[in-house]
Amino acid sequence: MSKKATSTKRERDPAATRQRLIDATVRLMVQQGFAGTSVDQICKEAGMTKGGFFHHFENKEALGIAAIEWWGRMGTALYAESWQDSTLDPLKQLHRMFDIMVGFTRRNDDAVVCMVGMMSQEMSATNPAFQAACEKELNLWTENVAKLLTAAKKLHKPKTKFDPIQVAWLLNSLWQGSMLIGKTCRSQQLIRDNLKLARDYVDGLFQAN
Amino acid sequence: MSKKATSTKRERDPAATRQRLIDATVRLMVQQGFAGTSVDQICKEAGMTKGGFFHHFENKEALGIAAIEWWGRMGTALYAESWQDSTLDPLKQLHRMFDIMVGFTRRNDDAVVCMVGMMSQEMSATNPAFQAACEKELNLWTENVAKLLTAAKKLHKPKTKFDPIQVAWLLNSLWQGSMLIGKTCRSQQLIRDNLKLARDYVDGLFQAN
DNA sequence: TTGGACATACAAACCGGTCGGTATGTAAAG
DNA sequence: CTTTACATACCGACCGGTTTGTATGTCCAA
Repeated sequence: MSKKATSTKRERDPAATRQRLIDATVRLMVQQGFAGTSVDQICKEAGMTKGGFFHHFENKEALGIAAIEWWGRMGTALYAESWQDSTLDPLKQLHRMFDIMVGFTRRNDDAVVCMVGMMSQEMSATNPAFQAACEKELNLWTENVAKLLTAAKKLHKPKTKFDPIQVAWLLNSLWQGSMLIGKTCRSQQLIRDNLKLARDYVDGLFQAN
Repeated sequence: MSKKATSTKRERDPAATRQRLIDATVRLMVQQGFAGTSVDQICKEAGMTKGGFFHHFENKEALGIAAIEWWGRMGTALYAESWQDSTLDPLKQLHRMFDIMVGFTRRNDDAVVCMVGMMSQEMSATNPAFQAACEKELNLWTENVAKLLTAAKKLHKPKTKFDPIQVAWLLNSLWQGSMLIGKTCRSQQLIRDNLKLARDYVDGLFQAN
């Protein structure tokens, strides 16, 4: 209804323009952080002028929040294949998830970074809106993983007692920390090594059969 | 010879002034990041003027690097008790280290954040000097932990094969990621839960005796 | 022709960094 | 023991440029 765009030349497409701004923001902020990225720079990257920008977003902060939310949706879509295939053994679903994460480290087009992790570090101590937006995304990831761990617990006997939520937070922390260190030490292999150990750790929670 | 300072009143103490600037920088940047903290702000926090500031540091970047190095020295001093007590079983040394980390989460005066982790996220993708400074500190931590794991391997039979360096990087990543998430989710308990699981993980690498 | 989607021009604050100057300490010459 | 000469530590005004954000204009589609 609202989206037509049937004509060949669609000069004006506000939704696409908005998304172009978000894309540019993610691309730049993932490299330079929030404070290190200027609105001018974003506009230039998106092929847009300042007036246009402030037509779509109230201010820079609103754009940052939108970029975080977009990153969250992208992530959820990326993991969906593993999180939602309920025909699979939940432990196999977790394996699929690790495979996806390893795949994420292999996109050689750009660095292995998480927008949420970056904004968390830079902003969540001082900006409540960013803190809340990041927390929401981190919670979502953890909840999905915890759900799989809980399901796995019903199918496989755990070797020792463990709390799925705690383990999920552990995995989330490890994932974020791996990307942080992988970036600074310029090693994607380091991230993959960590993922391998994490996978073994998860397997080790359950009795082999 | 050059340092006397026997008199009671020492108005001029350049080394202390320099340190005051570094302290102020750490205090502010750990909250607001590098780009988010202005030189004026640092000067105000340190009770100093811009002119004085640029007498001590060539530019803002030099101060940032100095602050990272200072943080590294502080960390090494903090861990020294566990890392250097070679009379102890290396596995006990690792336990001591985890205790120190838990203690770090209990300093209720300010948040549980790592200057190196923050600068890593914000700067290492764009600023080679910051990247190198952060990488150095991360390497140092990992090497010390890897050394303990190697020593522990000689004293205790490992349950399965593992590479001490890989495990040390895993622990470093987990530690950094825990502080990142702990900050955003405003939970120091989460950090402690992760540390507990990490400790159990390390214990689980070796056969109980 | 009206309103949304952009561009242009501009404002006001703020940024890192410089500069001229001053206060203080040191050391050697007289 | 002064006096002179110089180095160090620090101050605060200032500069050019950049920042976010606004006010206004234009153009095209419905």
